[in-house]
Amino acid sequence: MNPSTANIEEAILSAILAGRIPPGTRLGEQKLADLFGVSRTRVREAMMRLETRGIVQVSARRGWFVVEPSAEEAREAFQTRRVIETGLLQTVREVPPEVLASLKEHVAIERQAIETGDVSSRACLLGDFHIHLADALGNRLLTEIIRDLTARTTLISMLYQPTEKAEESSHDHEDIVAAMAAGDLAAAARLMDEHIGKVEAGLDLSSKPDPLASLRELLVPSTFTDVAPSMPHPHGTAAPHAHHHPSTKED
Amino acid sequence: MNPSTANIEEAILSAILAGRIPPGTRLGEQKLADLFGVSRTRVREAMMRLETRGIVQVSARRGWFVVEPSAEEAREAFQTRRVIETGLLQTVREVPPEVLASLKEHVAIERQAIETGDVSSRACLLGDFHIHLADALGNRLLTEIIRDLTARTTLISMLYQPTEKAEESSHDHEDIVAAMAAGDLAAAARLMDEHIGKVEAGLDLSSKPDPLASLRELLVPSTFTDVAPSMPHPHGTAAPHAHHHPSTKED
DNA sequence: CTTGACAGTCTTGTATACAAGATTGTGAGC
DNA sequence: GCTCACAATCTTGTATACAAGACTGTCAAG
Repeated sequence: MNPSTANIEEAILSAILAGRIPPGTRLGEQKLADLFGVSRTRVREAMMRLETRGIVQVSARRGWFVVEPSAEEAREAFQTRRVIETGLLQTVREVPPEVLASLKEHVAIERQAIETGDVSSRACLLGDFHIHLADALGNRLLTEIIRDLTARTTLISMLYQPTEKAEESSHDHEDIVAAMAAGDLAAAARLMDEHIGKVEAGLDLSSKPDPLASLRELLVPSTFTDVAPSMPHPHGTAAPHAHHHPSTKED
Repeated sequence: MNPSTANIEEAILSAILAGRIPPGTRLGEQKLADLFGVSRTRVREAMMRLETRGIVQVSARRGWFVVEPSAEEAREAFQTRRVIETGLLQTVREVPPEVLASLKEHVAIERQAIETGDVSSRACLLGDFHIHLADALGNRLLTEIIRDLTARTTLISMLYQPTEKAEESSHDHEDIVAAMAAGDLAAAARLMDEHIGKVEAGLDLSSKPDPLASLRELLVPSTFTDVAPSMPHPHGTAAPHAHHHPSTKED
């Protein structure tokens, strides 16, 4: 079967959100075309769509890159999420019981993934909570918007090396749902505001985004960073230029 | 000079928002390409971008069409606007004086356009108020989102034959700014909610969107409808099929 | 006169070819 | 050894060619 433009778009997006393609990665049209078994045309279309969604950027005649939002843009993304998500909770009059049940179930799944230590799906699930919320309380249009915004902040979290407090986030989610269950939407909105604020505060936005993040991802597998505490790689310092791990080399 | 993809995108969008291209209009790639003096490729890119922004839609091998949102989608668009715009006003702590001044000036321009009877720019200005607000109080990302949403609701207004209460809308805007000036953001948010509600209520969402809107626009110039009250053309009736006005025929 | 099949035309979907610019590697000059 | 110019290579930007499907109009049959 031939992957359609939408398939390609979705495949790339989910790969990015799952952390398999870190911010700053170059995405060559030809390589992707070969990979998907189609011509550059379709890949280009998918990239174009992802560009309008704020996921990738094109640098003229250099290639497509996964966006690396600046600190300013990061703040904008979080502010926007605060505006919309608190707005949603404050607009809603009452929460149907099946929505509550569904949200509670989602939080339960979150906790389970955290306890199991399933790191890969963890980040996805935490973002999904907000999408789930928009879907249940709002409408498709709003959900789309929040999905793209969440994608953006997820990307930002990868870029600014957050203090990964998955457990705390999940707890926040639980509190928000509890407030909703109590019928106190205003409180839920306040909790949501604080929650997003905490996530943002957990980032080090004063630091420049690490321009070598993608290289490091490729060259320095997690086993290395875990094992070698003598090299805490502060953001701007030289990367290991000559060494490259053979098994991660791709071409 | 060669219009870039962004130029084409903007040109088409503004033509739509100015009402020169009504909802449901078919936009042929080749025609647009000839018009802009470029190849289909660039036009296609622009259309693709507009599609992800929810402005046009492609029907397989039939062509691109300016979207005609369903009643359901219309409600979603207005709900989304309510969520975001009230959310914005409630998130903001205080309004800088220069922002107030700028907004007041905008409202003044609105009133002037209404008094002058400048119909063409009127709708644009009324939508611009909300975009201006987002720009002044929020950030670029939020502004982009609201711009697209406003575009969508503007399109919806065209489609569902609103009771065009430009003066009332402008008055609402004035009230909102007044509440902001008084420092009562909660009141401003409430007024905004009511304002958007009024605009939505002014539409006849129970009626199916007129599938002949675009034809009528082309075949029955306003002079005709003004002169011939004997044909009030209720939404579903037969359109003049065999007759076509020679001067509006295009090929 | 109405209805249905069919061919012709038109329009998008997709691939490919070529042009233009960016990057990288090489070698000469100092 | 270091720097700068230049050529080779690679990648996107744009146009064009062709294929596939949708629509329209014609013509024959009833």
